[in-house]
Amino acid sequence: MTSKRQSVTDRIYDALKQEIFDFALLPGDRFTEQEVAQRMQASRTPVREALSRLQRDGFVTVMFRAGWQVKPFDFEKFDQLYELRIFLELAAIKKLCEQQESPALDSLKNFWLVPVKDRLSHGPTVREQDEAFHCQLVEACGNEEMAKVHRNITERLRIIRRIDFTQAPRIEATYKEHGKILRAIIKRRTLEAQRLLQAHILESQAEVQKITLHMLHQARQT
Amino acid sequence: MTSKRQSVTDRIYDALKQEIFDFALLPGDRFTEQEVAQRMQASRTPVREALSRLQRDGFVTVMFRAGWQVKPFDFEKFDQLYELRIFLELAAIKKLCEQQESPALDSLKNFWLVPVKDRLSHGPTVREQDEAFHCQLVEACGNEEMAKVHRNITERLRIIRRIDFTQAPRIEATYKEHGKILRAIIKRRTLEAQRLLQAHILESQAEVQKITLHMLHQARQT
DNA sequence: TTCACTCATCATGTATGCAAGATGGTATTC
DNA sequence: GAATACCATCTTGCATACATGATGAGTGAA
Repeated sequence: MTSKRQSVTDRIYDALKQEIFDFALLPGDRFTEQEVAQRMQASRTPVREALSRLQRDGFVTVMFRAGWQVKPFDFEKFDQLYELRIFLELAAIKKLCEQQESPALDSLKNFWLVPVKDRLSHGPTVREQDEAFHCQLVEACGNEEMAKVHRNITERLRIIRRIDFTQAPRIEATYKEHGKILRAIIKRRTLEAQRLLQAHILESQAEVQKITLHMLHQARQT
Repeated sequence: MTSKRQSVTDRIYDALKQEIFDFALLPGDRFTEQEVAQRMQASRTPVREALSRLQRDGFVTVMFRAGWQVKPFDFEKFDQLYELRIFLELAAIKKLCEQQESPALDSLKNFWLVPVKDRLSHGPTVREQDEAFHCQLVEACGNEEMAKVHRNITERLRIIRRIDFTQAPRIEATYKEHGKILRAIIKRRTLEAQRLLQAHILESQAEVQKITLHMLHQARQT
């Protein structure tokens, strides 16, 4: 129903973002508006607008009269985003635990607090659901502005977080940790929930860093 | 030096934002791209781009083929922004207190930790400096992404925060409170600094709410 | 061989033209 | 008199044309 209102700009914006997520456009790649316009079967105007949004979102940069570039990997920036993400989610948990009721948590419970046999095992799907878990946690606390900032951070981290969830142990751990966090929130144990969540994110971050460094090391050797 | 690179779009973006801050464009006001283009002596293209940025920043909204509107006051949103701002600044203080050194704090000390006779008294100037205080606090902790989010929030709250700082007692209080916060940070008393800062912001928020409600009440009576 | 300069080419930034749809006023009907 | 339908006008969304400055290949001199 909302799709009717999708403009050409929106379509191109989504498509480009997806290409970046899918590594069809690699970090550091350079391209022109004309190229994108041809590929997307549109004129430069909506392409420019879409690129402008993506720039504001932190995915691409424009070089004055010299083309566009997919933002190169910047590990310091990723660390900052992880840190900010942790702050936001800790704040969200604090708010959640202070609330009397939080019906918004129900869908989370229904997905994550399930017996082992009902759990998913497909890596990419679990990554998607992991993202949803953290986003919904922030959304549930009722501060839409917080949720918006958090969503942007989540998207910007998606590129490297996909490296996680490639191995079964991490998937299993994710289920276990999410379960623990939810139960702590339900029991209104703020500090415990915060501690668990911080550990959960840091662990995932460490995993990603490890693999990323490995990839970098390999790349340098070639 | 950086001004050379200011495009027409940038100029219009800044000008429009300033007009919104100055209430030359009032919340709820509707206008067209053509109007702005004429006023700014430019074509619709850069106007559109500037408006698009302002929309993303949360200052205006576009109505499909029906003109633009300065975002009307939304007090619930302001509360959310205040809350988010507090979270960010508390996190910044935590980081600052954990750091060994923080030379970035020096300019803050030089401005706020001064004898009474050296203090400014001009309301608008102090408001500007108050904004700078909080922004620099976040910048000093070294997370640029955090600082960026915080800056956007600060700008969006500027419209209502200008109501504050109209009375001498609030200016005096601001000096006193900022001084206390800085001293607590210098002594690495994290919790005390956080408590002071939260109280400081909540007080300012309460003041703004009081005056705003008063204004609304008056507006309804006319 | 290497460095510097020139100029054609190309990419973005800006202006303008055109189309689809929203709006508001007027006329018509009940 | 009220409500509805229709039409002129207006506004944004998209396409295209033009201007300005960046880039890099090629040439000439040291």
